[in-house]
Amino acid sequence: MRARTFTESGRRAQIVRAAIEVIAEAGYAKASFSRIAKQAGLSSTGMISYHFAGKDDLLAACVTEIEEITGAFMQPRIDAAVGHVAQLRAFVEANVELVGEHPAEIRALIDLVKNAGSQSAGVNGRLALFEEHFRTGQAAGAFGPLDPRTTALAFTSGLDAVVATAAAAGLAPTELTRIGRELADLYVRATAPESAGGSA
Amino acid sequence: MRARTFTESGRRAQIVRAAIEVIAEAGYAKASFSRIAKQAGLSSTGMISYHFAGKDDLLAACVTEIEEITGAFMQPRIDAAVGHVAQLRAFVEANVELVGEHPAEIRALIDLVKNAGSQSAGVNGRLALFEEHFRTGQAAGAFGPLDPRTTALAFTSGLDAVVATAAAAGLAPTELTRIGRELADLYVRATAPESAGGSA
Amino acid sequence: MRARTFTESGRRAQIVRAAIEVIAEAGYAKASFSRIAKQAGLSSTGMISYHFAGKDDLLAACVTEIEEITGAFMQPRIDAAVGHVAQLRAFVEANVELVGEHPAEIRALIDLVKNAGSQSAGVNGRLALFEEHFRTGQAAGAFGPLDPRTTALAFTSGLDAVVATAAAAGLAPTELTRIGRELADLYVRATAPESAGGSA
Amino acid sequence: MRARTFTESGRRAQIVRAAIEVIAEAGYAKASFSRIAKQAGLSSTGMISYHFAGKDDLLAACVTEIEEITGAFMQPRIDAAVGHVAQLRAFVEANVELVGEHPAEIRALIDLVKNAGSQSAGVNGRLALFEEHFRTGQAAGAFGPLDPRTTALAFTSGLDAVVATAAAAGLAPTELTRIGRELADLYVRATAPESAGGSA
DNA sequence: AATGAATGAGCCTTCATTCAT
DNA sequence: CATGAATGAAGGCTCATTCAT
Repeated sequence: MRARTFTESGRRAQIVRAAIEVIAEAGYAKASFSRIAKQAGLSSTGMISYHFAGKDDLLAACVTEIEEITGAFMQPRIDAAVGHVAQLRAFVEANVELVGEHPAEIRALIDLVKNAGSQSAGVNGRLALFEEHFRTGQAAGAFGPLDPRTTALAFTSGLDAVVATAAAAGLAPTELTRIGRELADLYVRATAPESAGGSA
Repeated sequence: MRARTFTESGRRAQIVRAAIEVIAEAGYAKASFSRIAKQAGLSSTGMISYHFAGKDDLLAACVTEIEEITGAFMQPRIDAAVGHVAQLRAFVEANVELVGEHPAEIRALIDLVKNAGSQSAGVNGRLALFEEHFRTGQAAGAFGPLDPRTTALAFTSGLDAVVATAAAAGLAPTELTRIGRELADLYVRATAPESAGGSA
Repeated sequence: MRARTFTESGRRAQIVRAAIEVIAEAGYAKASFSRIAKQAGLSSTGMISYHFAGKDDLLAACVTEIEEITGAFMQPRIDAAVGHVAQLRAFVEANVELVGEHPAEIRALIDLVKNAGSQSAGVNGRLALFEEHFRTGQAAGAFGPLDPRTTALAFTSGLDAVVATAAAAGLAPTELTRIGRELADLYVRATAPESAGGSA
Repeated sequence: MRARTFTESGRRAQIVRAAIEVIAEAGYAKASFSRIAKQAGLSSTGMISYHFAGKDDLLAACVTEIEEITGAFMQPRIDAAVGHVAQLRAFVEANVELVGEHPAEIRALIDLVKNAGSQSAGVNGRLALFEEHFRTGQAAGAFGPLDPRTTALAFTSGLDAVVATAAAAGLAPTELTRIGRELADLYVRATAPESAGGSA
């Protein structure tokens, strides 16, 4: 007797799970239906086509699923931070610490974004969110004379790279915390108002 | 004993060139032997297998070829810069301006790195070079209290993303120069020694 | 013991109807169980397999259903005609006019006959009926020195082609009437006794 | 040591041959690449894709090949006939006799026309040719008051049906000749000018 | 050196059918 | 009666690689 039916049909969720695992372990390029079916314990790939409209549909479901998981971890931490600078730091640190909680999902997400990124609303959303954050923060005097678009692009990609490397390395939580802090420091310094040290 | 020149024999070079064009135009995923053969004006893919040990070999040759081209553009500019900070700035600015000179090669290289990056000596070399640059610069007092490894990772990836976006957008040279300066500013600010503004 | 009415149980009839619509609109080749199920508003193809022994069974039921419909239109007109020649004319004209009444059914039937024709009792029945009609008519002096079998074959197929083309073209009733008369004229002329006009 | 290379690459012709055989024996619907590959003695379907752009391409090549063969048989006989009526008769008789010479090709062609007919230039060409023949013949007084379009449609389809049935039955040449004459008689009678018997 | 045919595995998708619920 | 998940085979097609010539 099974109890899981609240989000998906059960099988759907199971297939998404298997796809995420395959992408995390073998990479996007190797994530074929047959490999995913094997991972899910299915006897044929037909089952996947039965539950998903196509490969794009399955991959989109993976992205959605992972973003739900990561959002649940990160959003509270970001919301708890007050001010533009603190929120930037919270985002970065939460993202790196997340690796300790969901390494496979993170690795899969980054691979998904790399290979099908431009179509994803979530990905472009994050970029736009960063850009907007820098723009409003700049107006509020929290950030210095940076170019919001360029900074957003460089920071999100840099963050992804750090996270991906950390995920691949399987670092200990304490090390993740340290790296997250280092990266946040770096970003905060880069975006600080010019009179950081004060004129006085 | 083969007479191949220090770069490539004629056929090899022709195939590498075609491969780069295909990757730049259609993306890594679509870069099959048959597509590359067609681009090169070859009637069969057998020719490619004959000249290269396998797909990895061809792709590695592409990376090498591109790195030679980009190196010829960037190296003089980096060498002309004096001091750790100036060299960091020179690297970033040269890399972004490079997009105006070799957009196809840049797009191809970034796609190659994304998909086969971890195996490439050149890629890891650049990362190690950055890390070492930060380490020695830090010892020399040119850089602040940053984590060399994390910073190297974040900066190279951030730079790649900016470059890739610029390459895809087909920006004008003046705009490239501006973006390169912005990004260099950002990185210089991020890595500046703590007493940047000074108490005095 | 099942209570199925002399035509079909409700569900069976609904499925047959949907199948006919799909074949008429998309053609025999595209008439898969899933397409038919969708057309019928059923959520699964299992329902079709439950009600029919197999695809052949369903298609046979379609043929039967259509023949019942067309028979209801044509039979009275044929019966109203007196004499072999008049009946041949009535059959042809009624068949062409039928296109105006049941275009979808006609299109479906012709596609079914094309693709599964040789197995159908109804189709072979019509052929045998024509052949017998020519044989008896010939004995009665109504028809000339024709080969009953060859003539039956050529005429039924020719009629089908004209009907199929008319159905695909969506002709107006008056045009259908004209074409039916033309074809009937042709067939009557072809089968007329030799001394038809005969002076001698 | 092989000698055939004048038309196709050899393999191409072999594959076309195998496809025609499969269609003739098993029907259009069963003519899958794997079945054709097996018939051709090929180890994989990939070979077919290597020589043909797709299934449509292969089938078109089959039609072309068959039309070349049948044309070589029929054209001289049609050209030898003088006058509209004689040419109509020659076409019909040659077409039926052709069954004795190339039964498989005929069966395959009819199946191909049935299933992909509307795209074929040759098929529509024959229909247009018949229609034009009736139109000019009518103007020349060779044919009676028929509708060229309807007659062309009915006759070509009727002819196909007779031919297909004859091909399936494997009739003896003498029987084919008789049937061809019967059908030609039928068509000639059907299209004769009204005053056929004449006043005299 | 170079060719082009051949290979065999793999891709995603659709199919008719079955079966536990 | 009805559902919908599951199956396994087959579909056309592309791929990197091999090999005789």
